Formats: sequence, structure tokens, C-alpha cells
Amino acid sequence: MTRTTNATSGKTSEARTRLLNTATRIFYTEGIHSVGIDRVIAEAQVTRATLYRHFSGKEDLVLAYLDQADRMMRGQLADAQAGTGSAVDAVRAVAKAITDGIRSQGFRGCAFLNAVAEYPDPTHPVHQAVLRHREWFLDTVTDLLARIGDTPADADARHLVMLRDGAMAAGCLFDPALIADTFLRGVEGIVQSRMQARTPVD
Amino acid sequence: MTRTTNATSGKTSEARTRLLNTATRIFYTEGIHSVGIDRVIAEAQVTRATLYRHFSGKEDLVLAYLDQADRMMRGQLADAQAGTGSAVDAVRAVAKAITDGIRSQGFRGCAFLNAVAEYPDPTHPVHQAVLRHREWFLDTVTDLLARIGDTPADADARHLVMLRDGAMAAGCLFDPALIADTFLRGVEGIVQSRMQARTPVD
DNA sequence: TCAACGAGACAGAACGTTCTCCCTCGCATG
DNA sequence: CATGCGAGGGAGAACGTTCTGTCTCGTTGA
Repeated sequence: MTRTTNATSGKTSEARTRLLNTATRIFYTEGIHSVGIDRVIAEAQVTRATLYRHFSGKEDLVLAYLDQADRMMRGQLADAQAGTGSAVDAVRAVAKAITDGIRSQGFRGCAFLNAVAEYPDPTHPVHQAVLRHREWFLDTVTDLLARIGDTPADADARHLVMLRDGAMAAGCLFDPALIADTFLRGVEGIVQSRMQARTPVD
Repeated sequence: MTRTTNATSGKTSEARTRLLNTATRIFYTEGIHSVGIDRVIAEAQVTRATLYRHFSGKEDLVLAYLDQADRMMRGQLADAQAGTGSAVDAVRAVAKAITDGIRSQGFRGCAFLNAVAEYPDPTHPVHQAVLRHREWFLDTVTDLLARIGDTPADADARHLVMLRDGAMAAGCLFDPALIADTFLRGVEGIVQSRMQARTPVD
């Protein structure tokens, strides 16, 4: 997580920004292992030395890529929830944000699921970054669902995350509109079942 | 899809079998792009020449790996359905086969979802092999669910496949027992809703 | 006799990484 | 104001390693 800043101003380097944005675009679109450093520095229009001035290596660049994606997603979820009155609306807004992503052009699945497929080793920093992100997401969804009804939200949250994972995985392998529709129906089912606020089954 | 057979007997070469089994194990466990053919030929205890005698290249080996996985999965599903009386039992048997896989040691997610994460190009043979496999699976699930109730099965089948994709993706990133439990609950919900056999909502 | 396989050298390319050299700003100090 | 210094960046050579793929030659066994 190298974060170089201009010595004088507090702004981050332009070259670093270009580098990270280019890496994000290429890694997300084409994968990580199949993309060499040469591709990134060429399309970012920087030199090799510049890359290694800002990042300790390719792995560091990958971690920065995932870190940026993580921040963006947290921001997206915060924005989606903002302005919603009820918890139900908040869940629906989050679900809509997800389907908007799936329907958007250039959608290539979940950056974290894609990354972890290339880093199966649980001890690898990239793998662990994915696990941290997923832990945050599950916790966030659990808190959100807990505000609907009075039953424990853990199982429903896992259910929703499972649907999301499936939707994100299949969104670029099948008709995105159908995937989005299926996901939204599933989420609505979870919401409806929680709104009845029955006592726990177990 | 090179398929070399011994000229005299109709049996496939032992070296080829060793090669393919080794490739299956390593590709599934560690990914594809991060594994060189040196690893495969070393652990399969064959020479480089033998590999290129049976496969035209690494890509061909990857395709054979996925082809074998596809055949195994079709066999698993057929076995799971065999001996089940009702369609409901068949669906439950398929679901159990899936959760058995998730709970099994060495589970690393869906071989096809993992592979497609490394081959995002839709025109690539590996990517297309994944799409063919997924098409078959969705069709199979659709036929299976159509035998329960009298409502159109397409939406429910997409729902079940989405749950499966999520379960397979998260099965090696979270507690497999909880993932399996969540998946089975979701499948049971689909089955129950179909058993009520109400008329189509649309 | 002939196909399958082992052993290993080899080529050519791509990989990530480090290196030197030079230029150009911005700014702090004399 | 002038000077100089250091950081950021460009250009590119070079490192050693690894990769896929091809090659020759010897051996085995049906």
C-alpha cells in the first residue's frame, strides 16, 4: 500500500494516479496474471522507473488496485443508502446499485472474486485483501437486514450475499438483464420474509 | 481436444492419463496462468516431449482439463438423480451433491468460474467451454424444476443457479458448513414455492 | 518394426526488477 | 534575487528467471 505524495502539496502524484487507473482498467478487464507490467506502463504512459518509484512491485500494484476498488464500493454503498428513509429502502437501494453495476457496459464480474480465483493461496496478501473486503460486505449487509424485522439477520445476510456472488459471477456470462431481474426478485423475497417479522424458526 | 490412443489396444495412454490428472489437480488448486507446464510435467513424471505428443499446447491441456471436469459433473448429477423417485427428491439430491462438494477437503470453488476469471475474452476457446458447460447446467436444472408444479421453471432455475454460483464462489472463502446450509435453505425455498404450484404471476 | 516414452538441449519471447543517465520543475536558503 | 538542491519523471539498457514450444537422440516393449 505505497502512497507517495508530492513533498510540497499534499496531492498524490499524477503519474501514480494514471498508473493506478490504468492498472485498474486492465486488471479488471483482462485479469491479473495474464497482464504484464509492460502493458500497464505503456498504457499509463509512464516509464518503468516511475512504476517502481510508487509501487514496490506488481503485487503492490495489485493490492492498490483492490484497495481502490474496495474504497469505491464502500462509497457506492454509502451513497446508495444515503437519502433512503426506511431500512427496506436502503436494502433495495443497495440491490439496485449492484444490478446497475451488472447492467453497465464493461462489466466483468466482481473484481474481488476474479482476483481471488487467481490467488487461491489463503496466506497470500491479495487473497487476504479479498477476505477482508468480503468480511466488511457481509457485516454491512447483516447490519442492514437487522434493521428489518426482529429476527436474527445472519442467515438472511448470508443468503443475500450468496445471491450477490452468484449474480456478479454470472453477470458477464449470461444475459445481464435476466441476471439483474433474478437477483432483485431474490432480494425482494428476503426483504418480504423479514418484513413479516416472525419469530426465529430455530 | 487431442485424444491419443494406443495403436494396438483401444485404451488411452497411461502417460496421458497421468498428465491430465496432474493438470486437473494443479490447475484446480493453484489456478491456470500461474502454473507452468514444467510443474505439470514434473509432477506427472513425464517429459516435455510426451506432453506435446498428447496435447497441442497448454491451451489444449486446459481444455482437456475442463472437458474432464464437465464429464465428471455430468456423471455426478446423473448419479445423484438416479434412484430418486420424485422430482423434488431429484432436486434435493442434486443440491446435496453440490454441498458435498463444497464441504469436501480441497474444495477450491467452481473449476469453471475460476477458469473463466482467468479467460475473460468471450472469444477464447476456454471461455466458450465454460459457457457451454453453464448452458448445459442451466438447462438441466430447468428441466428438473419443470417437473415440480406447473409454473414456468426458467426464473426458478436461474434463481437456483445463481445460488449455486454464489455458494461455489464463497465456499472456499467462508465457513463451508454455513455456505452449504445457506444454499440448502435457498434451494428448499425454491422447491417449496414450486410445490404450491400456483399459476404464473406474470 | 514401429510407436511410445525418457532425457535433455535449445530457441525465442515475456516476465518482473534494477540500474544509470538526464531533464525539469518547485522551493528553500544564502 | 540568485543559486542550488532534491524529488518526480522520462528513456532505455540490462539483469536473471521463467515461460511455451521444438528439437534430437536413445531406450523400451509389443
